[in-house]
Amino acid sequence: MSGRLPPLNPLKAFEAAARLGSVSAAARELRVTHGAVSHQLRTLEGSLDAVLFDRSGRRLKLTSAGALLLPAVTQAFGGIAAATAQMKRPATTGKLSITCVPALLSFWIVPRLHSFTEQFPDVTLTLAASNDPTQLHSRDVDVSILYGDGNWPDAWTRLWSHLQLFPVASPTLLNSRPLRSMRDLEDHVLLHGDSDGREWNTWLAAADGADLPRRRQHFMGDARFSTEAALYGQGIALGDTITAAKLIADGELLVPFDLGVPANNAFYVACRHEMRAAPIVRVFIDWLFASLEADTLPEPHSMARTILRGRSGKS
Amino acid sequence: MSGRLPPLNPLKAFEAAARLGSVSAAARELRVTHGAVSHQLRTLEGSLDAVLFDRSGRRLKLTSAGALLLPAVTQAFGGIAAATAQMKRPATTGKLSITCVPALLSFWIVPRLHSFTEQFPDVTLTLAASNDPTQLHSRDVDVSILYGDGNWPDAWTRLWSHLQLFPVASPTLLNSRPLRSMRDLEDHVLLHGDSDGREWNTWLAAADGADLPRRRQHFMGDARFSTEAALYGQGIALGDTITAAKLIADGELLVPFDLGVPANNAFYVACRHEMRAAPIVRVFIDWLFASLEADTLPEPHSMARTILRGRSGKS
DNA sequence: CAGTTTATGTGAGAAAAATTCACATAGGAG
DNA sequence: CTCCTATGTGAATTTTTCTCACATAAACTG
Repeated sequence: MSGRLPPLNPLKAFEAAARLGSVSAAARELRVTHGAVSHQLRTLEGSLDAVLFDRSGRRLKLTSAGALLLPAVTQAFGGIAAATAQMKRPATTGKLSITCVPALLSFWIVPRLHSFTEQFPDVTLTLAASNDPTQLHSRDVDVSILYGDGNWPDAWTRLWSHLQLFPVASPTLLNSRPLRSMRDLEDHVLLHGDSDGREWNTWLAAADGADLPRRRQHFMGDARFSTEAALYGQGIALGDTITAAKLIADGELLVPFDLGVPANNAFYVACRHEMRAAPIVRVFIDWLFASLEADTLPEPHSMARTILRGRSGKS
Repeated sequence: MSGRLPPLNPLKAFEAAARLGSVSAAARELRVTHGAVSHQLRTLEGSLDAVLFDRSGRRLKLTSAGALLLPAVTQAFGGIAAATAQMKRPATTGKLSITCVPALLSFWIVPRLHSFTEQFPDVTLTLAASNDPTQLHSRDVDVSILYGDGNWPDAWTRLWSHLQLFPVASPTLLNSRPLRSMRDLEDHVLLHGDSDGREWNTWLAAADGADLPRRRQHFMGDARFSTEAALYGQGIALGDTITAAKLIADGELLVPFDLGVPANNAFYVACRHEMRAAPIVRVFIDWLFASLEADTLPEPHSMARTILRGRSGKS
């Protein structure tokens, strides 16, 4: 601070008295006696060696010197008040706009939303199913959860979770059409969650089924739809350790093979740099990581247990 | 003040400590002990219920909350310091940068500069001969005195003086080559102060000499040079009631004709809006108007007296 | 006009905030 | 390891802020 500041507390009394044009009104606002305000004004005038008020009537009128000072003081105190109010604003109040890869939104976040709502009842979420990274930079989006390689420029990004891929199917389908070998897979419809079949290829390659004839297959657009189709018994989809975990735990999907492969991509949390410091954004992100941490995958039934063995074999 | 302010004196310690990254450096700057600063920071943190510094090393590092607060405080105190410094700065000290139409600068302001200097010995003037209105908006220019129609947008402008135009010549020239009629004017060189001869045309039209043959004439670039050429006996220039007044009063220029015409343009004082409130600018402008007011045109010799009669006839 | 209400001013004393002082702990450099 | 220099902290001291009671004066009312 290159210059010397006048006494700041008397400056507070000055601002109130000048704004209200009255010592007693300023005293009421500041919750002190009028004598305190009067003393402070005198102190300030002495410090600045300037007469700030014309006191020829019952009301205070600013002198030209006082009029010179008031706008700067008004703005200064306004800025400080605003900054401290911003600091005090609960991080647990307000609106948050989130985009999230569709499968994660449907099968992970939506089922856990009650946990967030209970902890932060005053936060309103606006959720949009999207894996489009360009939306990261939209002013209408506060946080994005994306599935990809994590390379999104000019944004704050943090890895949320890796995942393993493996075939999943509904109990109903597997009852009517057993699936015990790679050969049996040939008789089923393969449900793709990506657009080029790359993830199924990865799994099949690891399972020595790379040259399995692709009799029937559908490309469902995204993993949410491929998973939903599997739930409806339309075929075999590739589930993963995150989005399919609850469905597997609940017995809605079964895991017929003892093999999971790491996905090339992962889930990341991302937001614009300037949003990272926003308390409400941090609250959500912290909740997301905490939920993942606390998310103890329940003991799945026997088929799902084989996944865990496959994973430990790879590490 | 709609919000409640944090304690302002502790905020002063916060700003210094954050800026310097050190309790003891802040103490030195504020001229208190380090203990005082430490106590103040604790007081502020308690008041705001926020940790403002990371103290894991010997140096202070701002937390995110502290980083949120600092810019607002820096700006606030900066504004207050600037306003109080402005209040304390005498209006009669400092530097002033002025542009002025060349003839007025040479023949009016420069001869009167001692008057300004005597009254305001601590004001340093930087003078530039220019009638370019675009310089009005330059940050390097505080005040401009312009000759024109007064229509300069986005600036504060005030009419300073109208003027009358009439031919002037040196006594030496008139001795060797008398000038008693419009016919005699034909044998002289006409000296133009403008670029298109418009002002001579105006005078000649009023003197019924519009069709006078233009045997010899020079365009001098501006009225200062045309007036100087007249002083050197190079020809007949158009003088005016302001810039030529002193030269006429001193007998350096004579007024051979009993006719003056109002100029289409006038002299104006102008400056940027934000400069208008600057005390030092007001000091100069006030001096300018006061000098014009106090400028009693001395009783000119007989030829110059005819101008006055011509003027009263037109009003 | 007189009386009443309400405004700001002021000195002395009380209360709160700011500061010093002395001791303490700890980080960092050589 | 020692030494230097950093911040922390409680108690005492100093300074600032505030209250209280009295004062003067402007403005209002009947």
